[in-house]
Amino acid sequence: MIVIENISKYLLENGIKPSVQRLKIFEYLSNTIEHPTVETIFNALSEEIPTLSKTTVYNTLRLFQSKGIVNVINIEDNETRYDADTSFHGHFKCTECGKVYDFKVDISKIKFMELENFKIMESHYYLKGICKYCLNNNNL
Amino acid sequence: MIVIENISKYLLENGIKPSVQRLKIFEYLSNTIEHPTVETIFNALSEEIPTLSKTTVYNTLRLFQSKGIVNVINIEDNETRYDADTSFHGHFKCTECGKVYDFKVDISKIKFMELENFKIMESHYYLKGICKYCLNNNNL
DNA sequence: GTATCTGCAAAACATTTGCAATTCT
DNA sequence: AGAATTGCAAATGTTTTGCAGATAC
Repeated sequence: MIVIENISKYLLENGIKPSVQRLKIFEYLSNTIEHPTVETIFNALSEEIPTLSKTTVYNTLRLFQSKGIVNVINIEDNETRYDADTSFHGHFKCTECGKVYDFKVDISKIKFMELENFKIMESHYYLKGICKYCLNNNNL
Repeated sequence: MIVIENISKYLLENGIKPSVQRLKIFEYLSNTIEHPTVETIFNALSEEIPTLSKTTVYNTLRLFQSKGIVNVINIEDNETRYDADTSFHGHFKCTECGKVYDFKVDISKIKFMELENFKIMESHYYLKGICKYCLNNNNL
């Protein structure tokens, strides 16, 4: 979930021509807290854009990724999720309800002793467990 | 890379009957620093066990995972890697040479403000970038 | 009118499943 | 013999690719 006032302008600033499909896909991604999969994005938009194809969703997300305006989330090996918030933060996946939550990570506290002279370009921190709502509801 | 003196005993202690395939797969996984994929494990062992099938590698790794003696590494969405070192540590993937390096992470320094009352069961920290050897060799 | 973008269909992969053959005790 | 394990072949699911038609400038 991030707030972008003018998505068309934002895409152009990042070297992307704003087609209807690209606008809608980015809009959906920036307005959700769900870290959706291709499937979820496709299902959510196909009513609004009945001709939309999954190929376009795949192509568009790959384009967004190459331009650095979306991040790929690989918590689970069988589902690739996407996030329009490219600032560094952690992701917690609840194994009960499947929801993915964001959380802040103070990266300055982390030391990388073995990685001296390595060029770090991407950073991902993933947790798995059970969220407090599932813990309450199911008395797990 | 971890040192297990008696792999057969180690498997039994974790509720796994030590067949030849299971022993060899775990031995390979515990002796390497490469965080191999199913493909890599299969190729490395098929000379020694000519009848080995990928299905067995898949089944065995799933079994090891369910018993908690291997961890799955999902840095990249198109390659699932495996690690017999289940202690918490970070993984750095070099996007040039493809190698995955381990590094220590002092998890006590990380605070999870938004995750109060969440039950954390797994923790993964992944970095991507360019390792010092590729930086030196290619003057990137 | 030419470039680009979209989306269908097919291809390419990775992983799982059903089941028969094999192995182990 | 009986139970568990292995491995082939087929099925499933996800992502990519080739290409023709549609759209935009």
